[in-house]
Amino acid sequence: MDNMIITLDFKSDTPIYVQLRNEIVIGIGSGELADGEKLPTVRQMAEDLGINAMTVNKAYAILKNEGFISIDRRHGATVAPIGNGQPEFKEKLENELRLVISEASVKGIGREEFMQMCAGIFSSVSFKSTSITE
Amino acid sequence: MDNMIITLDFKSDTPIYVQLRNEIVIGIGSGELADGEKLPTVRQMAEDLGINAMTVNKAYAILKNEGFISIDRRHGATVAPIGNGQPEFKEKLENELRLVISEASVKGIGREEFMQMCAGIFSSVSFKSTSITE
Amino acid sequence: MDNMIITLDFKSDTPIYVQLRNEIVIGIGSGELADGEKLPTVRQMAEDLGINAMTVNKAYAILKNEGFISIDRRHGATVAPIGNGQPEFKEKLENELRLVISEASVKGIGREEFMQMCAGIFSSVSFKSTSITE
Amino acid sequence: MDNMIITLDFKSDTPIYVQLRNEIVIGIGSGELADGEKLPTVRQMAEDLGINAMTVNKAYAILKNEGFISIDRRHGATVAPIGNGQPEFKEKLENELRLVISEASVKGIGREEFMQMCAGIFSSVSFKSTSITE
DNA sequence: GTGGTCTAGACCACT
DNA sequence: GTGGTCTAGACCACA
Repeated sequence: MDNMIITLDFKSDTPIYVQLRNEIVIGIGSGELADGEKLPTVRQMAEDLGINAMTVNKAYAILKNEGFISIDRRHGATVAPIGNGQPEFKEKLENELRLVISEASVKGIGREEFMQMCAGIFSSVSFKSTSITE
Repeated sequence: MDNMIITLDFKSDTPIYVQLRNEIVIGIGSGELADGEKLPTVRQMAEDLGINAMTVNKAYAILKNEGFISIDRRHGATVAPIGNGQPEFKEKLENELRLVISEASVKGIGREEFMQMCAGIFSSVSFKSTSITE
Repeated sequence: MDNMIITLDFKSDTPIYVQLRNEIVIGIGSGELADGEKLPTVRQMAEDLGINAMTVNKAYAILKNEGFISIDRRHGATVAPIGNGQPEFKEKLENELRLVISEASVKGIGREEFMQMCAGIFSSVSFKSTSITE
Repeated sequence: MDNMIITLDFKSDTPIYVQLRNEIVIGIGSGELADGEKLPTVRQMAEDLGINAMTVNKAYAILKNEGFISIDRRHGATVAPIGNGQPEFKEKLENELRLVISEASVKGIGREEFMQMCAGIFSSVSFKSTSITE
């Protein structure tokens, strides 16, 4: 965790707490943050990023709600184990993909190139569900 | 275009103009809206959907800015031809994909399943960059 | 809605936003707040109750997340239609009931008396699921 | 008591001492813990559950305050005899029930289904006030 | 020392 | 004019 880098764009339209949430999800997905690993405390993270503690709080609360992390009254926030593809999540994912694929197609990125990009991302890092830890 | 269906969810968190922008992008990507085809006027679209003209205006402006449509004072809004994968777009796309793939992985959807979902979407519709006109 | 009374206990241990959430749930369940009815704006509610707008905001956000209300960007918060007994909710409900029934039993309130109390509450107001509106 | 099982969820939102208090109340209500039976010492309980003694202490103090157990400096904590439905308790119970019933109604669980759930819970265990000793 | 709650007040995005 | 975001700073509950 120590070497995890979180980048925020304060000029972006996407709220800071969403950006933070996304960065942490990527961190978990890419294996930088392992199961059970401890996240920085709310205040620590806030100080490191130069933002308000409530903003971090909100990001953590969402991640908890989505099942990505669990917040333990004693040990703070820790990364939760991987879930199993719930149907409702798959539906949401498919909608996201349909949009992304549309954008790519219109911009001239065809099926093969798209697939290669995905493959590249999968290869670049050790994604959790590929290397079964539990 | 006449038979194109645009669905808006007024209860959704995503702003109406973003939803509209997304639906049009999907429409273009899936071939429902062909190159050079004319989009309804701002007022017409607003009336059809029961939303404010300003909202449609905003969606069109974004689409134009992103290069998906071109707006001509004489002919109104028309669908722009397919672009060629600009590097800046690819970078944006890769960031989007990295997040989506992370979410999927952590939720237990591995590489193979993910690839199959993509393939399924590509097969379901005839995307522009694969079959130019339809 | 105009005559709906919300009582908060500032000395209570239960957070204000939870109290507010509970009062609104009761309001909906008892039929005081009908389907589609509009709730006061965040600021209005905050002013009426003498609390901060963010506190009301949090209560509304939870109610939205639980499916009790829906927040429309145009018309503010409105009461959502009744759901259908999802299994996960039933499980939560059963746990709650098991505790409440235990407390009652130990305090000398037996099965019959307990059932009568429930019946009394059901009779006192027109609960939504008994009088099918939709 | 020896075979009584207490389950705590450290990831839950409800404080540990409340969870512990609830589990003991259910234990008493269901007859697993009989009148006059001795509860483990604070330290013993704390060690068994792997929690802090202060936390157990707090739970016991609340149970005593609510009249569920009595604490004797010589004999430790023992289960108190069944109370008789005090009016103040009934009022508290009725408030709890009103909320639970509201939630159920709005979620589509009507009067009959609710009553059946209650009956099911009453049948599943021998509650104290119905069969005094077990 | 941890997260959770609450406040007052400011600014922004959306319609 | 609506809800949403963000801040700084205070206080509390939990373990």
